Amino acid sequence: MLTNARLVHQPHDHVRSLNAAVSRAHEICAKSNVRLTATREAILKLLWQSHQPLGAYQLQQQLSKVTDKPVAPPTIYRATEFLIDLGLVHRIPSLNAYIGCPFPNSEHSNIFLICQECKTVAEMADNRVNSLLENLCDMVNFKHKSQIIEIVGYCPNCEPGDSDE
Amino acid sequence: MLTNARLVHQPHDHVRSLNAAVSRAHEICAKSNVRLTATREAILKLLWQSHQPLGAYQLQQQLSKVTDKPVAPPTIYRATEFLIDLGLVHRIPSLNAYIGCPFPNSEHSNIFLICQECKTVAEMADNRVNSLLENLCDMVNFKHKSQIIEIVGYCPNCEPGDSDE
DNA sequence: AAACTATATGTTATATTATAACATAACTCT
DNA sequence: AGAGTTATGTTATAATATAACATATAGTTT
Repeated sequence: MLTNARLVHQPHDHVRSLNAAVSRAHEICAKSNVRLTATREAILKLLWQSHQPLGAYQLQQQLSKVTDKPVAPPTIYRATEFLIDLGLVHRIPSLNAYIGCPFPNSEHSNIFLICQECKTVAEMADNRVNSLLENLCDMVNFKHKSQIIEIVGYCPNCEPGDSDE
Repeated sequence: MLTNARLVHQPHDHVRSLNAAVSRAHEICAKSNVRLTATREAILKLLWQSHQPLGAYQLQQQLSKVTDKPVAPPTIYRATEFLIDLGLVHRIPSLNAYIGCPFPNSEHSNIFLICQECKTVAEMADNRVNSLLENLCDMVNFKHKSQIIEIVGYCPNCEPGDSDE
């Protein structure tokens, strides 16, 4: 099992690993012969710095603040699409929002733990889940191409009923 | 394992089981002391008759046609929310669309098989998936409340590359 | 049955999320 | 430098979803 759950749910130093991660992102892009441009990198950083998923218009605001220039929605949607295609970012459909992928090279189970209290999202990967789902698909003769698993509940820091339910 | 995959992916008689299903829906509502009103029933029927998920505005159009009256979006969103709360309908977040639940009483794995070619959606339930995900959540101390699993690929009737990819 | 209460629907307006279409700019390769 | 490709800027608009308030209907009590 692979997860960033402990990282997400515990205090830690965000900045330290960010540069290394960005370097790796550049490598990944180089391998695919695509460019991690300034806009794309900025958005990737914003997402990696936030454990809460960010919506397109939140990203728009934040990017605009960072660059001190107006930013239009297509800029955001293009960049996120690019980053998603590379596996550097995920979109959480039920939230209409994006998060940075903590382990972009690994096999993807795309399991997301969404805390309904504090809105943080952690990611997990687990081969048993993948093979079980593959098997189920085989049984009904469905060709499995991709998957996303959203689990909603409470992270270790939050208790059911802390505020809403 | 529980699935409607064969049903969804093979020709069959839609109308025959519809009335029985609606009766069961009424029973379920009675148990919860809530009302399956005309609007709600109409939308439930529309969803049960379609193996393709329907968006809110598709439902709006279809309901308007059925009732021969104008229908506004809130009508749809209210009814779908009601039906979802009862477990009679699911929302597929990545599609912004709704489908009728084929086995509303059973335990829910909320596994959806989405064919990217013909857009049909089948549902599966499997206890092993549920317990595996529960276990993973326990390991990272996350309180599992609900889940949804979207699997995208090709149903038995469609081949990769039939049109787009 | 009338009055009361809770639930459901109608209606209007608007918020939020996402994309189309076309113009301009920036990189890449020769 | 020039041609071709890739990326961005810009404007407009499409698609999805909700807020707020008015009206109506169903169910309950007197």
